[in-house]
Amino acid sequence: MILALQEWLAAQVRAVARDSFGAELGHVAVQYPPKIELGDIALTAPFDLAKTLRRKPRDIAEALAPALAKLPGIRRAAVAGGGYVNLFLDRGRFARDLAGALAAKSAAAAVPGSVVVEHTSINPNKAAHIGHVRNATLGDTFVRVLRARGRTVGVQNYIDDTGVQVADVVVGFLYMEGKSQAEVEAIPGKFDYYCWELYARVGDFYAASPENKARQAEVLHAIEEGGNDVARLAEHVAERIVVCHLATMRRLDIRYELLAHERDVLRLHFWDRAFELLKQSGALRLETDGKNAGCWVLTMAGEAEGDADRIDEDKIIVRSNGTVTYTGKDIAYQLWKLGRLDRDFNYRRHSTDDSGHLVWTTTSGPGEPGAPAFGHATSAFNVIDVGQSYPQRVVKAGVAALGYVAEAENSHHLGYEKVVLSPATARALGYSVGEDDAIVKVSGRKGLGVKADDLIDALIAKAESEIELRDAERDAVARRRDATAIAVGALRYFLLKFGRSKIITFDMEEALAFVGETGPYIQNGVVRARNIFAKLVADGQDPARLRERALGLDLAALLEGEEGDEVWTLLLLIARSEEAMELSVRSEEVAPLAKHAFAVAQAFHSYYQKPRYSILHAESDDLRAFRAFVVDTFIRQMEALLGVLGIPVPDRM
RNA sequence: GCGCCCGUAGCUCAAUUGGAUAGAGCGUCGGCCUCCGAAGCCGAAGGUUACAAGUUCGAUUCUUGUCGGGCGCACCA
Repeated sequence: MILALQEWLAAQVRAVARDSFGAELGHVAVQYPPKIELGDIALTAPFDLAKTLRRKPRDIAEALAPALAKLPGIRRAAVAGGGYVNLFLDRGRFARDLAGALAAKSAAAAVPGSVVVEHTSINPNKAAHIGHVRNATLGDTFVRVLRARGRTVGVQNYIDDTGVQVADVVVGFLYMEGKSQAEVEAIPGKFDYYCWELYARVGDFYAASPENKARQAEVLHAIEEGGNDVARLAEHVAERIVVCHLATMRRLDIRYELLAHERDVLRLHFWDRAFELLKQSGALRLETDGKNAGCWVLTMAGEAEGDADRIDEDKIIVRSNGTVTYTGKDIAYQLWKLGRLDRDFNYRRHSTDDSGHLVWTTTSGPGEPGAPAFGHATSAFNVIDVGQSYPQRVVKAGVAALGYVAEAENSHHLGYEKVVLSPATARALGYSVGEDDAIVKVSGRKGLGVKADDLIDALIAKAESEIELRDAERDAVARRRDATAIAVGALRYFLLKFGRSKIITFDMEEALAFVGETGPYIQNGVVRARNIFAKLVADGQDPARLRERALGLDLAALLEGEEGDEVWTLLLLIARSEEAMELSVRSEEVAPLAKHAFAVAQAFHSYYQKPRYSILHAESDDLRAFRAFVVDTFIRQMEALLGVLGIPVPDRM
């Protein structure tokens, strides 16, 4: 509702500027004064007009203010600072509109087209670690925001089941442990943990002799070839690990619509088709001499047009031996995502989780009927670490080179920095750390890192002991359930509060914190707010009637004065949630939304903590109704926000 | 060498994308449980936004340069 208000306001400001000065305004920024006394909404239009009109911003503001003050829903307009026009809103009307919008759970208008988001995409050869969880949490949250803002989104998890990493573990099973497929299948317990340890030892095995190292290429070749025992073992390993990954992510409420397998990209000849297209269009060039002789290369034009002397090196897409690089396969996959490859996968049902959510998988065998339409999206987001920026740029350039300029434009790389370990945490995990090391890099190859399931377990254990401290009577099932919700909230918020370009130094103690700027702090606000309503009901009050009564009150009057100002600050912040989500979509960054949720919780905590604003002990029925209305509004918005952040709300905490 | 990212309070991070007196959390110090739950609240101390120029009404934000740190630039994935 606040976005509609802003849009309307912007149009009014443009009209007033036209009437007063005959000037045309482009974008009209709607901001917020640093202090509530200065006004509710700040306009910077006078500064923009000052440039073209060659007059002082302040004079322009003085001229605009009276006309703006006359607008409906605006109480008055004041000129402040160097030339701001600050508007004071009709608070009662605003509050009523906000409550109406929240009660209606009014969804954002549907945006035409569809979006594919690819995230997680962990090599299926070991357990997921904290870095993978950052990827999945970021991707999943972005998907939730997109959906909240009206996009139709399909989530894909790319399974690189024919790559060297899977091959390495297969080498481990076959040549280090001498296991048959039956023996591998018989391995009990957490298979992803087993492979984690095994994978960490393969490096040493390769280093021991050239013969050992030669096994890697041998196995990789057999896997790519398919239809043999080695490939079947690889298939088993990858599939079983994927099941582990899905289970781990499910704990964090992260789901997928499709598991896209690299094996099927190969078997269904996606690349062959893409190669034809790229050759036809002249996007790829066969080098006849020089260091790249015999290779098909893609010319990477400089970022800026006409920047001829800044042309990057050509990127090899097809090697001189005729095999395609990873980047080439990725171009084919990207073309398919965007509906520009006249090939499709076959699909079959993969599994249904405990919530009833169905995941499909690609297959090169016969497909099952009933699959929804995958791919063919108008835009695609690839959640991949920032180290992959260059290959991602190549993929984009490949799409563009085919003449699909819009599609390339709509290919987004949602890059994020890595997660490293604090020395303390690395030591606690038993790794030797140098005295002057500020950080320790995780390394799947060395088995160095915090496994996702271990971390979640530790968080749940911590939450359980915290619950034990305050609520010893709580039965085991409920305690476990709430501890899990707290753990998930803590972990997701911890990973979301950092901007994408920030390296996260993971420290166990910090991640286990439940106080301060954390998920549990936000959850606590909602739990306690709900508790107030529970007490009201226990007191014989009817929340629905309180709400009814509140809407019949003179809200404008109640939103004045000391308590009124404080409530108003909270309501305005709540209303800005819609704006925060939209900003999150536009900036492709979810951290500000997480911070916003925290800010709302903080404003609420500050308000309801004060005994003089008590609801149960309110001085009058009207005041009780008014305050209940505020709490109700907070709960509704917070439930929506936490839903978008994927943070559950415990019953008690 | 070229490209990208980062540098803001003791520590970890924000800053509405060029706006008003740069804000939070942790930590430190001091208060608040006869008061809807203290996983909370209130207050204090803490800043030359790495440095230097420039652009303009206005710069943490844009430009250039310098310094420091990270990553990328494979016929690996």
